[in-house]
Amino acid sequence: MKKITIEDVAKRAGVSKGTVSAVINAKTSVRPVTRDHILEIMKELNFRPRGVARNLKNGQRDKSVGVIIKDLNYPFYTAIATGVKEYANSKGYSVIITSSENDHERERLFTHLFSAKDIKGAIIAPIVEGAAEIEHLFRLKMINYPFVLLEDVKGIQANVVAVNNLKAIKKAVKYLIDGGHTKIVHFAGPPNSSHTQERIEGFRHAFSESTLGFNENMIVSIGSRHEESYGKTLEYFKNRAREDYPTAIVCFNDQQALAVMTAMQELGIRVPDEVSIIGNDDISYAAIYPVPLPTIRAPQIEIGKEAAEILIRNIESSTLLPNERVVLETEFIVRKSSKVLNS
Amino acid sequence: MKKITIEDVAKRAGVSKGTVSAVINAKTSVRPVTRDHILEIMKELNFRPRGVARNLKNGQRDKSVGVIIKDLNYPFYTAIATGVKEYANSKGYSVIITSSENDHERERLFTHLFSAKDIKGAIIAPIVEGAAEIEHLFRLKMINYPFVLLEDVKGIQANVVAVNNLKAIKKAVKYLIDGGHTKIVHFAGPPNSSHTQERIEGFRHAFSESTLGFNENMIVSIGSRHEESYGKTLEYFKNRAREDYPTAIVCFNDQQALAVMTAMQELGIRVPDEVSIIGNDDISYAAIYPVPLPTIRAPQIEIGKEAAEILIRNIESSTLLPNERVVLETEFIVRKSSKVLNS
DNA sequence: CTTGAAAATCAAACCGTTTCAATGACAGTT
DNA sequence: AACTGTCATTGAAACGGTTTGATTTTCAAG
Repeated sequence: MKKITIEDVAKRAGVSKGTVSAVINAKTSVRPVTRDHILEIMKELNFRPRGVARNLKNGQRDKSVGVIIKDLNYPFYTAIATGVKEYANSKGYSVIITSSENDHERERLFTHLFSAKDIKGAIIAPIVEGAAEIEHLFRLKMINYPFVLLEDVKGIQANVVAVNNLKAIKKAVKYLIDGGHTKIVHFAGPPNSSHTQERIEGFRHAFSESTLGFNENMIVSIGSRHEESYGKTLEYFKNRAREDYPTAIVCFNDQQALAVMTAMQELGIRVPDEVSIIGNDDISYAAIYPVPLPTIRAPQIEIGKEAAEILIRNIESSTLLPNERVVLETEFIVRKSSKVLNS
Repeated sequence: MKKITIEDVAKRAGVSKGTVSAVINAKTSVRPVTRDHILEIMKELNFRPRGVARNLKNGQRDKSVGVIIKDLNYPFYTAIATGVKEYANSKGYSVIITSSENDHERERLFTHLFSAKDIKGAIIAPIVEGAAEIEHLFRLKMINYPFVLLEDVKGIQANVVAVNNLKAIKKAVKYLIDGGHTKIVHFAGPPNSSHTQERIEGFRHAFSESTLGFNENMIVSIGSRHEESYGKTLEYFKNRAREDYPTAIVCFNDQQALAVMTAMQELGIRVPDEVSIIGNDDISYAAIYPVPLPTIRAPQIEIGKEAAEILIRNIESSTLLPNERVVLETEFIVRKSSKVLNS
């Protein structure tokens, strides 16, 4: 049950390693009869050449970078990955994508995998919730492995490309307040997500800068998984009189917003006539939604490109470069599910 | 500008390679002062250990499989990848994902990359359009590299996990015909996609088995990119009198169906009262759509799991296994955008 | 100081390929 | 028969780390 090497094949075929190697690499210098014989032996022994050994001898020929996202099925992340691809491909790099699914252990594993496989660098959407687990990032720094984070991680000095989430929410709230809304609530995301905290913070700030008072009831925990958000939204509205409905909801993200809209349609609440809804992220599926969803657009493609650019600059530098930090601004996208009341 | 190796570091630091190696691997046997000195030199030289060399000596410790999909931003594919992950992870394998974006060259590149990096096997959604380019698949076979295709590729004998697309469409059409629809059309996908052909074929078959006549006007090329499908749908309806509207549309896939629905809403055509729409794939975003979309569900998670199971069986076998071929059945999901007319 | 065990470091072997100069075999030429 | 040239094949070195048993250093105790 031991591993088959090129030597086993050579021995069995009665030729030298060099000849087998020539067959594997489709060199023309091998006599057809020899070639066929060797191929047969390879099949027989189920020989799988170890690419790693070839790489060692040849030096890396291929250039590739890795991306670690947190949710493979959320378009926000795949859009970022797409941005990474666009830039990286233009520079001759292949891009491979992995998803931690919010599992610290998997994130750690992938950083390991990347360096072990000589993927040249990584762009990481780090899990920042809960107890900080950052030894794997320290290890990357130790081996001078180039990487870029898509979010700040406490205790780590690194390249970061991030979005100004705080300001984003403030823009949205300001838009609503300027539009005459007074009964505004925030449907918050998963309790232990860093984004949830950031957005609650932004929401609070926006009110502290306005004439409207803030109170804790304006923050409602709704989650972002579809069923959960849908259910909690139903519950929220069923538990209050029509006259107590908010006139506008600032959602955690578009995924949640879509669930909220579905629930409200179920309840017969008209969007945006009765209640305005504002999303966050501007995922592609929000744009094609038949009920248009105004949203706070994070420049996903840009994020990816920017991160890739920094990463590749680091990969290609022979000296250790100082860390960079880029904060991208959001854009408020007006669509028809929010309403200007006093116009 | 040559590559820095562990030897350069050792020389510069005045120690042996072994000691540097011990530092990299966080062995405790190194004196702090030595350790710090070496770390400093590593930084100074920007030394990046080649993971490949380590792997060669140690043998692969990590188990990983790769997936090549065609579109990173289409949930159908990420759902398949999710299925792969579920099974592979349960067997201790990491999963990395790449996307060919329908570019032959990139598909080829990725198969190369996987074998070069000792990714243990691959699940490939092959590009089958246009001139067959399959040398890279032949090469995989030559080196006994385990892989599973998600679609048949002419000229290649390999493991295949596929969906019965033909029967799927027939089910949908039958449902409509049984429901009393007579004016049914098919909005076909991108002209050179294999799925487009398959589905047109299924549509035609369904009619040949019914009492209704088929004619070429029942196939309308609408594409699947959002803007294109949206635009062509507008055009389609604007160019015909209301009494000539079909009563039901079988769409190429859900992405297209969503665009079609958006266009119809724009035109004020009620779905499903005036026109029923049926999608294909059952991507997650179809399920959360506020206008429910009946669809032909491809068991995406199952596809991924099945493919992963076959792949890992092949990876772990010391002998070459015979090819397997699995065809999964679709399920017709009834939702409210299609209507039973004669009930 | 010595001494001796423990701790730190070293040097060489090793992992599985590719490369390439050297060799062998053989047909054609003189 | 000797020579030349071509083509197929060989065998050893090389790639850049890790491992390991041997060797040196360190330092507390005598």
